[in-house]
Amino acid sequence: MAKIPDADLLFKALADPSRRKLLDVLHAHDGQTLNELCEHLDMTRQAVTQHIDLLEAANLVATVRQGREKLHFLNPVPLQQIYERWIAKFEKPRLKAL
Amino acid sequence: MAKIPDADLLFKALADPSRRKLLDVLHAHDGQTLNELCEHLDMTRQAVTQHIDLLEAANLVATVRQGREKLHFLNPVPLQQIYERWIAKFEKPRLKAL
DNA sequence: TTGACATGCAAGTAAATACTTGCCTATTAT
DNA sequence: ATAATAGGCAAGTATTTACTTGCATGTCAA
Repeated sequence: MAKIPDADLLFKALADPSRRKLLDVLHAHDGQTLNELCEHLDMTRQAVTQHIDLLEAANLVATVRQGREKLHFLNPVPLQQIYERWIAKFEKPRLKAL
Repeated sequence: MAKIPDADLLFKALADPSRRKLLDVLHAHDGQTLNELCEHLDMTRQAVTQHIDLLEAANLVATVRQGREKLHFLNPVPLQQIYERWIAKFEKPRLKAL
């Protein structure tokens, strides 16, 4: 049971186009149910669930069970962390404001 | 021969920890040869080459052949594009400066 | 010009990934 | 109560991925 680093879960979650699409779909309309999310992807509900599981593991999506429905919410914080660790660091040095 | 979108190559390239390590190693010291890069990873030279091929496909690394050596250079531009497309867009709305 | 060094190319393999099908459970509406 | 709805769980499969081993080629130094 080797611990998988956060960065790994995060980049793995982002590596699949269907999962990135789910992020876009949630960004357009947060709080959708599983079935609503399924309408945007050409695969079975179970496959979508598996993608969402990875997004949850990466902490990019949080869910709330409400009655028989499951609502999905976007969490942009891990994306910010990618920025700080992997993008700002690699920026070409900009001219410092004078 | 379906065309693979750039975003896909980019996120796939970033999905592997060895490849992200290569980016860090190059960031610390740009222009290293293949053998130099190999010293930082616990795998065969050929495996490292394969990782670098993916980084090149994603346009994150450019190479120059010099004599019998191959020099590797980091290109941060695609990371900026990730920021614009996938991070800025998802930022929690910030208070507008008044 | 011969040997050592730096890299390229190709085929094989084990594990991970992205699905599928099939069935089960919980909640709601009639 | 019953049926339809929303979702969970698990096992099977085809493809992709991350390596390996083995060998070939180009460059440089002695």
